[in-house]
Amino acid sequence: MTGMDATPAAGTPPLPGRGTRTPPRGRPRSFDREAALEQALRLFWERGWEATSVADLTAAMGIRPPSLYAAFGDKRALFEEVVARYRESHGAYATRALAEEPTARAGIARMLREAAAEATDPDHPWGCLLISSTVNCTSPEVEQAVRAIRTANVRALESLIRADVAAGHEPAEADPAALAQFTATVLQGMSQRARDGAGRAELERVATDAMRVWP
Amino acid sequence: MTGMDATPAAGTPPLPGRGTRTPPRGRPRSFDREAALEQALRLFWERGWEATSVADLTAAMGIRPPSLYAAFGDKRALFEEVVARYRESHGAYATRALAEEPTARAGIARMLREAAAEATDPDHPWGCLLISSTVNCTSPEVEQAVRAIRTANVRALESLIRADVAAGHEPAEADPAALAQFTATVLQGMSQRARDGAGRAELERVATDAMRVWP
DNA sequence: TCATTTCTGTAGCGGTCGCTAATGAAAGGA
DNA sequence: TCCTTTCATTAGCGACCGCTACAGAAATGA
Repeated sequence: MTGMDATPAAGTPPLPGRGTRTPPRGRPRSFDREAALEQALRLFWERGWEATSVADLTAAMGIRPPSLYAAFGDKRALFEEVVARYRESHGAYATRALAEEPTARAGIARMLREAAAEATDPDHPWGCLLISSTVNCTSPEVEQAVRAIRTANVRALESLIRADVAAGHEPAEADPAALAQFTATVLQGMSQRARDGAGRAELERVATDAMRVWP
Repeated sequence: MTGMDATPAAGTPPLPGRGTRTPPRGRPRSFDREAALEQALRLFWERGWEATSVADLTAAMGIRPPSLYAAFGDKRALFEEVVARYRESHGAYATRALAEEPTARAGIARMLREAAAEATDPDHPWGCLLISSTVNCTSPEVEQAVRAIRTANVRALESLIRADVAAGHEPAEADPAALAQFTATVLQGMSQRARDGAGRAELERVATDAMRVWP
């Protein structure tokens, strides 16, 4: 025993609470971080980045500004965490549909159909957070971050369709880029229409109609 | 001559400058109201209602706040005048297309085609002001006013199509409400895609693809 | 029990928001 | 020339923006 075994090395303490069972030091947080994040998600979803103030957020989350900043960093970091949470929860239907269906065409058909239901669900704000929340955004970084997600999604659609064309699951005259762009256009339009009050049945009809474009 | 002929009646002076050739009293306005309105239009188009401040507007219009308020009322009245101007200028292509083409189908095809060009024109902000400028709006009145225009436009599309079905220009199985909703969805999606950087050719392809949905 | 650590609440920072009172400038009418 | 009318400018109003200094409260470790 040299005395250097039991205690951690001076310059590199173990990461707090990461992989260890030791409870964190100091006064514990008195609110549910996940529940607060969900409230922030609802508010950003409904009002968008620009129209949601920190005062609105703290009121909805049931906390005071210093708690918000201690737990989430700042408004922008909170929003980015909200975006990540949205993609893993309310927005996950799209990835699931594309992954689980046997072809790109079937995946996209299901994605559009489920988008109609999701975008008009009365249990949460209408439309898609990734589509509506950063329209007319004063922060170029925030706007660009969410736009990059949309752009990547269009590219992913195109790749999926291209693979199916290459595999012979779609006719050779099918244009992957055009079909991806068309799908994205309909999807983003559906979000807007839902925000304007279009109903689930109407948008499901749009979804099925959109699939008639495929060769 | 009773003395009451040449001079106007006391309680009801002639409306200033309306139909009369008499120049307006007082110091004349030192800026071009139309040019200033056009600058405001560009700014609202690019940034939307929420993200455009009065300071931004006065800077772009080359005037000071009191001049803006004297000439236009307030920010909301200015925006509503901008919306009216937009509908009569950059947005007029849609009404023209629907009015000038012989059928609803031809009118809608032309409207979508021209929308692709208009929404991606490098000479002005991308997308459609009526679609993008009031997304995530803190003022319910402003948001509702522009939404009402969109809703009326969808209804007008539906009426046009219904008339063509009744006249036998479209097959009986054509669903006017569904086709109108689909057209609106594509149009609003095209605006969004243009704001995300989609090009004219891509959106023109979307426009022609969309017409394949018709029976 | 006491020191250390972390969180919470109060209060308020500098900046921007939409908007306007007050004063001077520029036109026509008498 | 002087008065009236209207516009332009300066300056700043109260309210809200995102954010934080500070002090007290609640946990652990010694």
